[in-house]
Amino acid sequence: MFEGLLRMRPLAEITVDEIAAGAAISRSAFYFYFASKQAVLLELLDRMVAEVDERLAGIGVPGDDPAAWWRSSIGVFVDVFGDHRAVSVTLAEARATVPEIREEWARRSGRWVDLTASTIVAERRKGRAREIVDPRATSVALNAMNERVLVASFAGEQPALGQDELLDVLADVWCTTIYGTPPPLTGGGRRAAPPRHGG
Amino acid sequence: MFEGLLRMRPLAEITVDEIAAGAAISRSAFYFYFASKQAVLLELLDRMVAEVDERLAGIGVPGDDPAAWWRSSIGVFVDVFGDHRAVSVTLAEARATVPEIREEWARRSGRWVDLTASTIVAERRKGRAREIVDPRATSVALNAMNERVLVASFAGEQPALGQDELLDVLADVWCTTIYGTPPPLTGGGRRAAPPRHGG
DNA sequence: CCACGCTATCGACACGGTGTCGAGAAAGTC
DNA sequence: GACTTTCTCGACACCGTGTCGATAGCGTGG
Repeated sequence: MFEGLLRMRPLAEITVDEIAAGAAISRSAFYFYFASKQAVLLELLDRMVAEVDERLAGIGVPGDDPAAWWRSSIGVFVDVFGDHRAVSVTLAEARATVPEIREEWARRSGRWVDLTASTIVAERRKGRAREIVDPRATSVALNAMNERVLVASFAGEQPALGQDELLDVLADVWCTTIYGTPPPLTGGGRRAAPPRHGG
Repeated sequence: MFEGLLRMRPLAEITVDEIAAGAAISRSAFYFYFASKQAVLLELLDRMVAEVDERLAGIGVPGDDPAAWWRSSIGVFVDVFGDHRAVSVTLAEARATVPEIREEWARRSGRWVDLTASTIVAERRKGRAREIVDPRATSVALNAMNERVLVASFAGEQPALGQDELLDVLADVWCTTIYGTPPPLTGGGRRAAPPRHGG
């Protein structure tokens, strides 16, 4: 199967011949069904994205325990993309070359960025989130982090996070960035004042 | 020039013919100088990395104002990569396909991750940084964020940060993640306790 | 002067992958 | 059983890559 081939080698090194052979059809038969091997990838992207959106919708909005909510949301990406590692990695690569994939990905990740940003704003209104100058920009950065961290991890790059660390580390960075840290428990050692960020 | 071509189209769409024509030599003459077009890119990577390391070395270690120090460090990447946008973008793409590039990048970014991690530990020892369970993992995530955010911005993707926002946003996420936020100024509105992160 | 070795350039070639085309088999419909 | 639709095939033209052998310029030393 196509996804199986992707697990072995990057898309550029996979020939239409192989894909066709894997599906037990001739190369020209392949072209009857798809315009190119990139088109197959686009199909796979749509499926993955649909799965993410579906599971995301099931989570709802943050309740009493917003940290847990963010963790669950991030977990959706870790899970779904993790279930299709090879596709995720290939997608990240193909985005540079294939306009259709780039645009579709932009559209989808744009929605997630919007969702993140508006949730941050809502949390801020509730007085929970810290003051963030530009919630949308922060949202862009956090989502970019997730994307890159996941892909690097799935591709087995060095350095990268292990599969088991992903959720903990990402959730920690997100929550710290969005909510800040609780006031230090008084007592214990002398503690220098944290530096101001803006300047 | 090569970097000029990169500004227009992805590497895959640039032929050796064009590169050679740009340098006013024949295609076969090109192969006299380089093993492939990817080899040229590798050369460019080395130069960029050298520039980054040089400027990074000039910054030294965090002093009284660690936030400013982090900001300067991040600024080096923003500047140097920004001066070679096209190369940065292409590199991120080619890494997937070209083993030499992937390995070289892994080596270099590994060093930056180490540097970040050891600085976090040092800051923690000084009592400035917040408690971070796994400083190295956090360092991996933060560096991954920078990489992806820069490339997305340079490639003009949507959504992405504008050139002018890059430094502010990245520095904010880094500093908040590393140092947390100062205790809230007492007074003002009721403020719910920030959520615990650990989950 | 000439012979050599090194640097640089060229045209030609074989190879391999892509995408298209027209011919036709298989199966479903009137 | 003729006609249409669905699907499959082999053959072809195209394009980019990387290699090879020929050759030209040039400096050095016998």
